Amino acid sequence: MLVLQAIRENKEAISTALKKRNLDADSLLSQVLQLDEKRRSLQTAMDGTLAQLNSLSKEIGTLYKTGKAQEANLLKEKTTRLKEDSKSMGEELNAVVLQLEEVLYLIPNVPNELVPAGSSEEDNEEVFREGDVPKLLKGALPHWELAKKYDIIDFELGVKITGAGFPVYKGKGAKLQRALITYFLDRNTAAGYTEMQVPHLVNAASGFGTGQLPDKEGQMYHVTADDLYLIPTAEVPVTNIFRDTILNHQDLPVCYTGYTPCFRREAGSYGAHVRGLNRLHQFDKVEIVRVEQPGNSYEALTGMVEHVKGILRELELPYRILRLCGGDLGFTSALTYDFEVFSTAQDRWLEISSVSNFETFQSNRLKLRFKDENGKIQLAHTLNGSSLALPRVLAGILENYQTEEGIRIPKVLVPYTGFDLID
RNA sequence: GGAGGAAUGGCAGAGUGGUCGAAUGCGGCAGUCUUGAAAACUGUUGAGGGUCACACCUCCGGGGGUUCGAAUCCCUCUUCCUCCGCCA
Repeated sequence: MLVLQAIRENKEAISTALKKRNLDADSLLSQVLQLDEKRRSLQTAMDGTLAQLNSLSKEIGTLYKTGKAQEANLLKEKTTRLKEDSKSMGEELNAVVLQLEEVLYLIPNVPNELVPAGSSEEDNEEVFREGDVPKLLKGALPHWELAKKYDIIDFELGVKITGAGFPVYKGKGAKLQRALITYFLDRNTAAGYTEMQVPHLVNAASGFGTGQLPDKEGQMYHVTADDLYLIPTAEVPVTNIFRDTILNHQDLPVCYTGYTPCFRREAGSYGAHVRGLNRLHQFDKVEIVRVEQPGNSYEALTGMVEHVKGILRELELPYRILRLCGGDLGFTSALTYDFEVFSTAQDRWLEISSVSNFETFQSNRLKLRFKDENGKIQLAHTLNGSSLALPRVLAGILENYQTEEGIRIPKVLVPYTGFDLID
């Protein structure tokens, strides 16, 4: 949620920046300002009435104490009208506050100046590329074929148990999956991130805190009996650790990492691009989350990008980094770098990480603040990134490391798997 | 699941109808003293709205009610604790 004060002060600049998202937000922003003005005038009027009421009450108290009950009773009559007024003003005020909030929810984050204009993923800007694309044998297979050939992932079994998009990992496949999780967590904690284990279900307040609600309501599994949501990413529970929190500037930056399964309904997805591990309803991911002082957040973003690079380098996977264009940028993000691994057998890029700076968009909603060096309270910046998402990394490894003998395991993972070949 | 008890500022903890945004202690911050630190002493120290700044308004787990007036009384929800039951 955008900061109201910022809209008041920079409406034009915000509107211009939002055009990069192909969004004409002028009327929304104007609505915000109108509702805000209405809110303030109602608030002022109600406050005045309440002030009168308060001082009358005090007078009545004093009169009773000094035995002037009759005078007190006279004053009491005056309060009736004021009470009615303040009540109706309060109701009107609440309605306006709700309306204001609803409009604010509709406005996405303001893109950073580095964000290129554009409408789709075609317009994303490649900013980095590294790693050699391996020469595969003739007849190299996509990962879903490899999974079957070596009996390490069973998609049909998942269909039987749950439905499409819930694969069963078997034997060395399961072990490799677990090895990756541990390896990622080890790399992240070595870089200073504290490992956290968090709930996999969250309440609605948490969903609103990080911005999944109301924007992506339909994309989350909702347990209606208890009004809880299955998390689509660890970002939600980890970032919400800091909901309604005021940190000290010495506490910053906060760097957390966590492994969780992620659940996404992916309503509306279909077709060849969702085959195998490419798109799942349940998948594993290791996430990194940072809370930063505003002045440091972009440096932190760069640090996170470098960190993920280091991991992919160790895994010896060919990858590229894209700076997302306005049209592809997530609702809550100000600047996002996507990492894509090249899947040689599918001859396409697969997104494996997304690293974003949300600036104050989440913290405003979360009420995540910190006390700066001067004792002033201000909103912190939040960032997060995948480090890394499992299925497509797994797909990349299976496809790029296939040989005649079987699938080789990246050297760095062998200590974790205990084997160096899937055959 | 059953029976009781509780929820107050960063923490502990007082406050059972008005002068309470809230005693006191700890912690934090600033200062005095000291070569420096500690100790001691002095001052200061919740959040939000509003204002140029004041004034003023709201908040004592959430919501509702009684009352001229609620941290305090009533209803309700949530959470936590104790005991019993069940259980990975």
